Amino acid sequence: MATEDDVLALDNQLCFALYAANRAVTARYRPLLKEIGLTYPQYLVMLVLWQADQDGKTVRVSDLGKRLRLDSGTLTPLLKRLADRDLVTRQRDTADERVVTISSTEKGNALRRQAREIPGRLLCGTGISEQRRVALRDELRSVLSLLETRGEPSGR
Amino acid sequence: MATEDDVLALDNQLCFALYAANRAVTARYRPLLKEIGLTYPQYLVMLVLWQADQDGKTVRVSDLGKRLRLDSGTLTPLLKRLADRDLVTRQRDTADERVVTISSTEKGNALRRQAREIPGRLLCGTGISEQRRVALRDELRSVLSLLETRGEPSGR
DNA sequence: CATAATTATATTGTGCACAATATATATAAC
DNA sequence: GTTATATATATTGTGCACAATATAATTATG
Repeated sequence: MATEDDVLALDNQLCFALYAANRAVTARYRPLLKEIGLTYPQYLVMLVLWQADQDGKTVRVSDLGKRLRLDSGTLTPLLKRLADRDLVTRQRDTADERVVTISSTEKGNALRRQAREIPGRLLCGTGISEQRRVALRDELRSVLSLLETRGEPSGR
Repeated sequence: MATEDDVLALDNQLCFALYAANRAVTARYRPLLKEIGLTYPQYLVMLVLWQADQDGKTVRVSDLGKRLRLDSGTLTPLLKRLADRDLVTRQRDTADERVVTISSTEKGNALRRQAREIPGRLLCGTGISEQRRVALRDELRSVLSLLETRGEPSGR
């Protein structure tokens, strides 16, 4: 028998499914990333830096922010921790002193080879097919795009 | 031209799509929840408590942990903040003194009526249909279930 | 019933997220 | 060129997440 408050039932909500699935995936990453000494957000930053290194592009803090949807309050301390471990360099631009350019070091690039094993190992043994993974990823990307382009939630 | 490191391309990864979509959804919740003075994790806790209240069930800290996949390190301070604001009560069980039972107060229940408006407002204006929302939710629930039942990531 | 093992919650410490604000530099308007 | 505005990063403070450990109470074992 449906009650008036079914709209508030936890299991009916997209948001909780998303929240729980996201944490389950990052929890699954955690032991794999620990092998190369990275947290999950640090791993995402290194993915961007590795790709930029490959493409011969430079990456500013604001580029990381746009790509990962993170602000300086998150990135600045995270990047300092990576710099403390010599995985990245932080260099203030001489032409425009507001800008800080981030690069992966040799040591940071050395992790890339090990990291390549990780995506394949992640869903291994879960019975989630590549087709299903790609379909879910694309649907999430599409939803993200709609959420980001369609302005504020209405109702006011 | 595909490179060797496409497996590490940010946009190819399910995990990043999940991470970004989750944060976009909670960001969309934020202003709505602010109207009733809750953070997103606090809202999830209240959803569980409201549902239990309706069903005449009692909720222990460990029940919240199982349902929301959160541990006491997250829940204890969160529940204290809710208790400080008289939205919940924390009562140590007299029969088994290890147990703490959490209940929504009158004041906490009063928020439920306002909260019922929120799910409907959330995706409003995004062009995401109810059918699509339900399909994505169910796929995420299915993936979560597989991640939680299929043991550790292999590769060792 | 004494002791070991288990269970339930709490505490501490680290690392995100994000709002709000600060600081410094650069560009635009006059 | 001086002032106003915008841009880029940093800082501070709050609230999760989660690992590791602690504490206390319960149950199981001998």
